Amino acid sequence: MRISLRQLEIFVAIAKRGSTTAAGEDIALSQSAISASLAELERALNQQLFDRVGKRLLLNDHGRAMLSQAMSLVNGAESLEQTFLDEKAPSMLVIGASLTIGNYLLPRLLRHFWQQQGYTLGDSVPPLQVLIANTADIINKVANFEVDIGLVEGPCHRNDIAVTQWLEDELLLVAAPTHPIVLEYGPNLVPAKRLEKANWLLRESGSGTREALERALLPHVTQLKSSLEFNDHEAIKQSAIEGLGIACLSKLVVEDALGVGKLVKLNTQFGVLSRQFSILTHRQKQLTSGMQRFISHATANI
DNA sequence: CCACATGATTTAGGAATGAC
DNA sequence: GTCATTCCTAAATCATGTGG
Repeated sequence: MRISLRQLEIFVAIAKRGSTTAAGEDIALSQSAISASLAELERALNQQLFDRVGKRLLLNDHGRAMLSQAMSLVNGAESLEQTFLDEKAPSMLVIGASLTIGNYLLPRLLRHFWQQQGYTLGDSVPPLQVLIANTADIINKVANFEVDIGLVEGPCHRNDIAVTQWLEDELLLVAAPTHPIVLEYGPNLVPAKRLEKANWLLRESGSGTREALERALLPHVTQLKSSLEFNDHEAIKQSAIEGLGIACLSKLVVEDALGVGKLVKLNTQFGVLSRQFSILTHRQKQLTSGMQRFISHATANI
């Protein structure tokens, strides 16, 4: 074999950070050592992996083709190392979750998971890191091996990621009881034309909730007028409660506010808006026993 | 255009290691 | 102990971007 894992590790670091200097900071090597290692790897492969454009290193076709496999090999080596280095302490599971799931579903899921495994809650649970971001970001983190498992609320069409269909989530259109649409229509069906005139409180693009809403409504409603856009649905929910507009949020997010009458559900001709939650793993990632336990618990217990 | 900053590459050489 | 090899650093050099 002419290439080493160390060279692949350095190659991945350069690809991720975009420069030899930054890669050197990441893996505690001098910039020069990074440069030499990359040169040696390219020499061994007889191919350039980056285009040199000015002072910049830009991943080229060969580099892109190699990156995913290199990340997989480096990740596999790291988990193998972890197994032997730290046999007694379980390795840290990293879960990436989109906002609705991370805030409203994951805490309950983790409680069941740990209780079922016999841990004393709040006292002795195994190490676990949760990263919360929107669906598009979580997909990228799974693809880059930054998280072990992704729990997302939007679709994922990447070939390198395995998608397990998980739960059906219901999306509700809600507004404050004092909102003109509620006063006008109450429990009756709100026509599409009226929805076009209303001001919407929307999530940013890249969010699963936003994508599901657009997919469901845009065939019937020409545009969603929005003056307020948020990257967090708690802010949307509170804004809706304050009467700032109509929101489309997961039932998980608004059921408490609906229960106490702070928000009212709007009925439309579109029927139930639903979307699929999914569990994502990288196809080339080695599934550890911890990952397998978590996934089978998640798929069996909700 | 020029001076400066930044970043990649090259070069010289040190430390660790293994074969003999 | 000596030599070769590998992996690394520090410093010098080269190339390019940027601001005045």
